Parts: sequence; structure tokens; C-alpha cells
Amino acid sequence: MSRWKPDAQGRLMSAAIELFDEQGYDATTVAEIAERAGLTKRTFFRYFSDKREVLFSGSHELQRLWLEGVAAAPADATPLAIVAAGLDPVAEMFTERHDFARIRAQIIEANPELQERELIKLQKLAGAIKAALVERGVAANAAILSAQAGVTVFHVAFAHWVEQDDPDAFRRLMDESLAELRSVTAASAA
Amino acid sequence: MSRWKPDAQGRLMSAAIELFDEQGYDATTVAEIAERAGLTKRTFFRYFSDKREVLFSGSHELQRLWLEGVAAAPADATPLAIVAAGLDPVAEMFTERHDFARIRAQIIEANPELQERELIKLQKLAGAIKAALVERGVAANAAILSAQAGVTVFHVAFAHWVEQDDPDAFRRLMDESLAELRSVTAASAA
DNA sequence: GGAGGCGATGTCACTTGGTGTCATCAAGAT
DNA sequence: ATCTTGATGACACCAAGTGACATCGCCTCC
Repeated sequence: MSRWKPDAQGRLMSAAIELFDEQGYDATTVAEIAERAGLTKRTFFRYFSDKREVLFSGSHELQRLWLEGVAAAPADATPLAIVAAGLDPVAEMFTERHDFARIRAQIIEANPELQERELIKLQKLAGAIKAALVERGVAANAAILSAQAGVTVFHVAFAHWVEQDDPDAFRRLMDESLAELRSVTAASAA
Repeated sequence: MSRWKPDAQGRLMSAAIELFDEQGYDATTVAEIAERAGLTKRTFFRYFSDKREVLFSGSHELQRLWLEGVAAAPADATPLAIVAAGLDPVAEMFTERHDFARIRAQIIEANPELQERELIKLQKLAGAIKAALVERGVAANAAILSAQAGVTVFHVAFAHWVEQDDPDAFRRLMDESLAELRSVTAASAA
């Protein structure tokens, strides 16, 4: 038998979510999280660069999925359509985790520090999508704005999705937000 | 004569910018900033809720100006045009502070914590603009997306503006970003 | 003009996030 | 059997941030 119980990182993540849910983010110390996971504070910081990060390890997966969708977009699609192609795999992944996403969103909503972290993750995501667009030959400025627009659409739809009960609504909500963005930016009167 | 030197907050802000510029954000302690301003750490935290905030007290002014522009927009303008009306007073204000903006931007660019703070300030700004739109009768969803789009345009243009030498270019750069966004979201092929 | 309240600042002790460094010890390699 | 490796613990330490109380010019009121 191994010297330590397996999946230290997973245990830390579970313990953290539980404690944040039970008593709030601020009222929970890293030492408490580590203790519940059967580890020490020092080990927590070996897995997560700071206390916030324990809630955001999934963002890498989100980025991976989105870029996968982007890569699968047809060669002749417009920049925004390429970005929007990333929404398919993303919607699929989240649909299966509605309950978890809601708890997590509730914790984040109650704490500005965590919102900051979420925003910079989205910013990094937009940067990665932009890079993928540039790689496909899209001009830098169009790439930034398309990527940002896509991420904003995702973020708005996500907020709606966690506020209602149907896990399957995510894809539709994203389409609605995208349509709304298109409608709103359609030039008519300046 | 008064018991204390005047403008404690201003002295703290100046000292902070100087020290961040000289030796970096991380390498500067709050105690150092306070000492250079002739105050104590405790007083620093009476003026600023945390170390980052000393760089962001101007964001309230930005929001005020933007909302002023929004209020001045014609009643029949489209949502995005209303948001874009905020760019006028904002461009005017920044144009006179190009040097300061560059130094500050350089400090922020070198530090993820500060980028997080900047992003949440922009998010709050978007929220305020959204509220102003809703006040004018714009539907909630259109309001969120217009406000977010406008703030993104500002952010992208700002990044370009601080990277080049002409202080007067800000208004033009914002118009270009806005045009690019419109072009990119114009539906053609889906 | 003296008494007292007010407000900005200082002092000090304390908690917690985060880090550097070295020790520990099972598992696998040689 | 010994060596090496890698995950963890132990411990000391620094800096951000906070609560509680002290200080003392200035202003007001009688």
C-alpha cells in the first residue's frame, strides 16, 4: 500500500468546495481545507498557487475544449463564427455539471476576489482564442475583438444558465446571447 | 498651521506609483509606501481597501465621465450608439494624461494581480452602463451586451493607445475598434 | 477663553495567505 | 542491500490586512 492516500489534489478541491459552501470563502482558512483533506497547508500551496485557484483548476479544460471547437470550424467561416464553433464542446461539457456549476457560481458571486480571478481566466481564454484565430490567418484586431465577443457571449449565457433550472438550456442561451450581440452591433443609426 | 500635511491620499498615490515604477509592485511593501508619504501602514489602509486599490482610484472618474456621455446621447440612438457616446468625454480626459497612463499601464501589465483588479473595474463599469441603458428603456440582455461590447472596445483601444506615442490618437483608435467590432459581428456566413 | 467633542493619524497586537528550507520515508531502481 | 526519487510534513518567516485604543490639534459652544 502506498504511503499516502491517492488524489491529494482532488481531496483538496472537494474539501474546499464543501467548506466554502458551508461557511463561506472568507471564513475558511487554507489550514482548514488542508486539514479536512488530511494534508497540511504547505501541501495545499504545492497544488494551488493561491487560495482562489482551488476553484479554477477547471478553466484549463474549458480552454482546451473551446480551442478544440475552434480547430474544427470550417476554413471559410467568419472570425466570429470560428469563435462560436467553440461553444459546442463547451456546452456539452457544462451540461453534465449543472449542479456543481451552480454551487461554484454561488460561491464566486459572493466574493469579489473570486470574481476577479474568474475574469482574468476569461481574459486568458480570450487571448488563447485570439492566438488561434491569428494562426488561421485572421488579422490581429479582428481576432481580439471576435475572441472577446465570444467570451462575453459565453459569460452572459453562463450567468443565465446557472440562474435557471434546465441543464440543457446552455446551448440555446448561448445562441440567444450571440444573436442579441449581432443585433445590437448591427449598424443602423450611428 | 494644521496638525498634518495636506492631501494624505494624494501623497500615498504618488509615493506608490513612484515606488512601483522604481522597484516593481511586488517588491514594494505598503509600509514603504506609507513611509515615503510620511504616514503609517495603518493610514494607508484607511484610504485604500487594499494595496492594489491605490492604482485604481481613478476608475470612479472614468465611470462618471462615461455615464455623462451616455446621458448626453440622443434619445433615439441605438443601444450601442448610446454606449459609444460615452467614449467622447473619456477620450478627452485620457488624452491629457498620456504619460501617466503609460507608466501606470506598464506597472499593471507586469502584474497579474493588478490585471485582475483592472478587469473587475471594467466589469463594474459595464454594469453601471448597463444600468443606465436599462434606465433608458433598453432591454436587459441588449443592455448587458452593448455595455460589455463598449467596454471591450475601450479596453482594446486603450491598450493600443498606451503602446504608441500620439496622445491624440485615442479617439481614433476607439472608433477603429468599434468599426472592427461591427464588421466582425456583421452576420454573413454562420 | 476654557471645556469638551471631533476627526485624522499613530501604536500595537493579531490573524492569515504565501514561501523557503530542510527533514522524512515508502517505492522503485540498480 | 543500498541508492535515488518524489510526495509530504515541520518550522520559521514575511507581508497584507484588521480591530482596538491612544493621541492631540482644531472647532464649537457657552
